Amino acid sequence: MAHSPKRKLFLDLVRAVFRINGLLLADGDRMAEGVGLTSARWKVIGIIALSNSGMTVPGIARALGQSRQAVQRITDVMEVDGLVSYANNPRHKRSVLVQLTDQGQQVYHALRTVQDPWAIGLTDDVPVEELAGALRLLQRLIFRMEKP
Amino acid sequence: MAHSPKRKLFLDLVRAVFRINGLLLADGDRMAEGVGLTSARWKVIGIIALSNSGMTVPGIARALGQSRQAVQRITDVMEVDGLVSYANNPRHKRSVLVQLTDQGQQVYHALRTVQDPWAIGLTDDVPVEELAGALRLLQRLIFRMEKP
DNA sequence: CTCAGGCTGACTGCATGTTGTCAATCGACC
DNA sequence: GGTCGATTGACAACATGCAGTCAGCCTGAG
Repeated sequence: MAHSPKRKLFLDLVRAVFRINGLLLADGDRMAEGVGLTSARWKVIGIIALSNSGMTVPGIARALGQSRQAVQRITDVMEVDGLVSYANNPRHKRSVLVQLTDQGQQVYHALRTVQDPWAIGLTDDVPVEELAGALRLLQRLIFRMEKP
Repeated sequence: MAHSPKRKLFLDLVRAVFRINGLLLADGDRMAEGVGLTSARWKVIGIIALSNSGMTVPGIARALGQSRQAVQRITDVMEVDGLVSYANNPRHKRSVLVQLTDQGQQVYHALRTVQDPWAIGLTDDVPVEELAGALRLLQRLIFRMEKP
């Protein structure tokens, strides 16, 4: 029981998540360094790019499942670098909206042109059903871990 | 094409990996704090516990897929805390073997008694086949990302 | 045996992420 | 309108992880 098949599978899965997390960050850093970015900033840019009128820092943090402090530091750096700008939020006096600048938009699209071949190369001969199945399982685990 | 189903699935999977990585670290920290440990130290202890006569720091790092510097710092702290000890390595004068002390063994087993119910609770009604399928997919991606 | 290249420990700098605290703002309820 | 709890920004402390550097050890080809 201490080493039931399911238990070992789950622990192997946990180790695989740790490992692939590190590899994804490394690949992201490698792809993003051409435009002076990092994986973490790419993640933030990606979330902002999906919004229409900008997002607040805590909003980005919630979308990423991270602390707002971590996001705040990244947006502050990217604001200095000219990738994002802070705009007044009509709905909240203190919590400003983070928006992509023109340069930020360009960088985002430039990254897409690197990311797409990378994603295609990795999942080339992987059936869609396997991707969907793995995603469902992970989201199920995430849901359970987020609840309590 | 830019948003083919497979591409979207893969990007969602990437986000899920990032998210679950953070949640696993948080859960691990929560479970380990009772004995004064953290997720990172638990990972290292877990690898050492699987070996018979101890492992070198770079060996642990390779097993975890991490840099040896990160592991070295953790073992140094745990050595001060009395969880591990450094033993002479007959096969290498400089690279010592990291071994669990009696206290380290006790902590490891104490963590197991917390980890097992946690793992069971999370995978309770998840079929073994789904776990195995997701693990295979992740390992496949890991293999591809490690190769180049 | 010799030595060139790889492995290892030690140290540094940097990026990322969490938690905690405090004051200001927001929002909902009375 | 007033009040209280939640949200937010700012700042700090800490843990983790990577990359780079340097010097010492190890191994294998010659």
